[in-house]
Amino acid sequence: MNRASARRDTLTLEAIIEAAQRLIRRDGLASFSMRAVANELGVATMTTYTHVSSKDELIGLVQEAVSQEWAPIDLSDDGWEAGLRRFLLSQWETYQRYPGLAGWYMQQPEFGTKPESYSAWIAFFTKAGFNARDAELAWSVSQTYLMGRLAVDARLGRGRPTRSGPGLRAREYVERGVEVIITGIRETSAIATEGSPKGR
Amino acid sequence: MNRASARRDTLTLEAIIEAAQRLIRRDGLASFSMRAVANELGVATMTTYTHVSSKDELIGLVQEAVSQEWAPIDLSDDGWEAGLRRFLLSQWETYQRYPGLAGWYMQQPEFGTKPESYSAWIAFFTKAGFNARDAELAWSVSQTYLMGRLAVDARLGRGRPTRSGPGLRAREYVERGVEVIITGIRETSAIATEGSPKGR
DNA sequence: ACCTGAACACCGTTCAAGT
DNA sequence: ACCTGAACACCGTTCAAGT
Repeated sequence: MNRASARRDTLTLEAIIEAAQRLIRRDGLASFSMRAVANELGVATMTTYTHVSSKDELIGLVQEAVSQEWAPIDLSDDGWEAGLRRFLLSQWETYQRYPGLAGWYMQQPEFGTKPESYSAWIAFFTKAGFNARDAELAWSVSQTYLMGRLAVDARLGRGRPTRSGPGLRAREYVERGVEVIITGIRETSAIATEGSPKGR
Repeated sequence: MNRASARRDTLTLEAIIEAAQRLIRRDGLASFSMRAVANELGVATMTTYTHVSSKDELIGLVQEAVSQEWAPIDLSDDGWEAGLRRFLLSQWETYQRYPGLAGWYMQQPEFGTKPESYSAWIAFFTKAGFNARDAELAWSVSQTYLMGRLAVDARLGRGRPTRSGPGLRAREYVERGVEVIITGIRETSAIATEGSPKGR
């Protein structure tokens, strides 16, 4: 509530999340530990547990914070393909900076069930003329591919930065992969456009 | 070398791999430990290290053993789409039985670099009329999607068997997803068929 | 309510010692 | 060469105790 003070005095949940975020960005999720966060904050290990109930909960909070770094879903006048492409590449770029986070998140029970993002995606595709079934499939396939790609990308560059240009070749892979996904979605969905009722 | 005896007497690498395989199939990779393998074999924990140099190496050997459970790549006369579909679903079914294994493997440095499987896939797509660039992309995208899907599938049913029919809904997801991938590959690749030089 | 150190129940793996 | 128990360096987390 009060603006000033209470910064290096009292430990806050925000400070813990920020420290965790910084550590994952720097060293990757593989070497992330509760002891490391506490150490980063100059506090006893168990002190973090006053604000957070488990390691997984903390990583989940980091995931939520990170999820606000990428561009929001927007269906501009350049069509759903462009909007989806923009979103996926932005999401990829963000997760790239947190090695292992995407791989962790896709294995969590909450993955793909968060009502906010789920309904936002369904709305996005519905607005673009997809029916409910195709909208869900489009969302599922593109998210699964992207997170899978990120998990594969994280296999290199764990520990030290990637050699010879950070992820230039990786970026190419995603871009082409995303094109395959978008094309596949377009050609397998019945999209109600101003043109023909069925794609192709 | 000698046929009989040497079964419950001497510990063999094969027995260790089989025990590990059994444990991962039953409990998933998340709860898999070297102590659990040793316990399963009725042997001291460190005894396993006589035949294997690390936990990751052992999981890698399990992965190799498991990789021979699915149908081999075959380009029958029903086209690359049918061949790819058959292979991916067979691979999915196999990995489904080893929760967490696909998610682990896709994060390993070796993933996608094994010369045998890599060249077999390139040969598969080249034979179907793909150029080298499109062949590699097709292989990369389909493998990334499938492993990603398996990682997502593993998020439920960790610990105990899945409720209400094992993976019926999951199976639907992969089938539709694979269709999107195959269609995307077809429509973005320049395939030299007896018909037109460019797909669509 | 917030913070702490000691301790518990696990890990993978090293090491010195046995056969 | 094969097998072993003790020990080391880590984990996440519980607990009793402090403020």
